[in-house]
Amino acid sequence: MSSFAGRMKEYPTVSLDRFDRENLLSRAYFLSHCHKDHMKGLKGPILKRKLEFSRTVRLYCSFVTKELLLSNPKYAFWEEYIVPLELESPTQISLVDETSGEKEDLVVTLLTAGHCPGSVMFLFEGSQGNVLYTGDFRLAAGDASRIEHLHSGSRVKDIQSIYLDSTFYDPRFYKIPTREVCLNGILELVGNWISQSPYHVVWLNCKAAYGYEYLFTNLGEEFNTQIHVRSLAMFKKMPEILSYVTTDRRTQIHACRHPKDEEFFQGSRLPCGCTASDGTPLRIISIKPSTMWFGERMRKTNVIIKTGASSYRACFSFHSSYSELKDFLSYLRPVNIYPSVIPIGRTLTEVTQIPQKTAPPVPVEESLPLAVTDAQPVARNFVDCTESNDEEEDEDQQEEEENAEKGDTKLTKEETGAIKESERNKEPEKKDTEVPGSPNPPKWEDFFTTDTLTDSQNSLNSQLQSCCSVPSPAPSRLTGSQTPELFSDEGETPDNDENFSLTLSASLSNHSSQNLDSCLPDTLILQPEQGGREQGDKRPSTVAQEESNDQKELSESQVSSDYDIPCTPESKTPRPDELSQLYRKLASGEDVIRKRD
DNA sequence: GCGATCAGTT
DNA sequence: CACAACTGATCGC
Repeated sequence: MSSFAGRMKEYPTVSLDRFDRENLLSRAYFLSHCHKDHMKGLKGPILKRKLEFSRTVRLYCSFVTKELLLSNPKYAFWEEYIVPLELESPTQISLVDETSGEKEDLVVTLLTAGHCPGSVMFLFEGSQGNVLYTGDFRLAAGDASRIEHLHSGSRVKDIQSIYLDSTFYDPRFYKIPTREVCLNGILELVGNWISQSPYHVVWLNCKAAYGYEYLFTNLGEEFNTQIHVRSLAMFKKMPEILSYVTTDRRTQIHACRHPKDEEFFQGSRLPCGCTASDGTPLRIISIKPSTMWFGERMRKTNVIIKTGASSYRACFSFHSSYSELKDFLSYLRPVNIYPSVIPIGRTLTEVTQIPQKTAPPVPVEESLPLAVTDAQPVARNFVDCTESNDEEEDEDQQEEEENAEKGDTKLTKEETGAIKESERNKEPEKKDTEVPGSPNPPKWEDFFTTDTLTDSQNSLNSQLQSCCSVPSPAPSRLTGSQTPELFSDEGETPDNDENFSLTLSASLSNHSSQNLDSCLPDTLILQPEQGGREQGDKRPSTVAQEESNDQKELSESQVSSDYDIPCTPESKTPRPDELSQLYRKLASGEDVIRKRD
């Protein structure tokens, strides 16, 4: 959850994702996406009053964010003060002090953030340098090199500061399977279930938040159906989402919510109460999208885990993993990094010291960003910008900066040179001709790249087009589930099927390298493990069964990183892959026993 | 009565 | 397991 206080050091007269307290004085507002923790104060009466008296104060966001925001009546008063901006279109904004007339110009560019529909990062360019505010984001390794406006000609722009979504800025969250891999695991699971009979239905236990829409559109496309949701109002101008969701309960895929939906599910009912009209009990499985992370050197990464007779967890993340963040930062190499989220179980001080103290030793070319530009070598500063320091920010920030500089693992000049070389080698390829999104076939990530609305258009149709395609079409599994008479509204209690089992593997392939710099497109890996190294895992199944004893060890390893293992290595017999890891560590003189946090 | 905040839950 | 929102208790205006 964001604890960003709302303002950036470089441009303190604007506020982002916070609209209360000191932010009430700001000359312009920016909303990165429509999640509540980024909208604090946004419906405040004081702010409303201020707008009514102001001629220049506006809220800048993407077109999709504007739609989502205004679909909630509580924010309707913003309508005349919102200036939606296109993605990738630098826009000059005048920041005016309405009492003194003092003025400052700032150029802002919206960049896709991949977090939820309409989510963007803001790139600010002005007298105080280039500053990137990421909001919440999930970009894959290598994505930064494909963002045109982070470059100037063939080189990366100098970035003074990044205000970073540091949700997973912790080596515990080293790796999170890519969206494609997670999506395909879910498609697999859903397909295998609903193809069995029209009475086999799936309940997607999603949180009440934007961000699952691409799941709905991909499922809808793949299975030629619609997903039952509570309301369509927010999507009324987004036909590409709208066409895959419905309030009609007669569908096999549900993402509906009810205050007591878990209880419903235990009672073998969907949250919407839907049952088959002919009295045949529905066979329901629940799939709960949740974040799963993996250690740096972990090979096996099941994206679906069975948690009960008819319950599954499916890997799903709104935020970049540690390695994705590292890739992002080491590519942009900002002078300052301001974490905007304190990862669970950590303090701010810990976060600012993670690169120095907590990060596992990594090869030089993978090392953390060094804020060094060719012109001026500068020590990287990992500094606080969060709420708690709002009032006494200067002193505290100084302290943090000093701490950061004192970091005992601060890289030497020689090391920085090495990094610079390796970074140069991965300069963005053919940037001049490569405009994000255009020459390539539509990728489903484009779903988040949603702003291309022209003034005359009244719908967001075009923005969402080419956004909802399935990355790699699999054979369609039509189920005849569209028969309207099949379902009725009367409540019943069907039995759950316990005999269902999957046969495919959704794990990352063994051949997938650990090289996170690779820009190769993710292959869709839904195959059995090829000659796996892990003796204990002979089954080709996608699904790790949490309850099953012989699988227990495996599933535990999936939700904690190998840097978080509480016991010493010799307390149990290591598996062959663990052994080889240990040998590697020993050979490199690395500590093999890690202290627990 | 409304809204903000916090702790707990999902 | 760690997203983000909802719920309910409490407090203040």
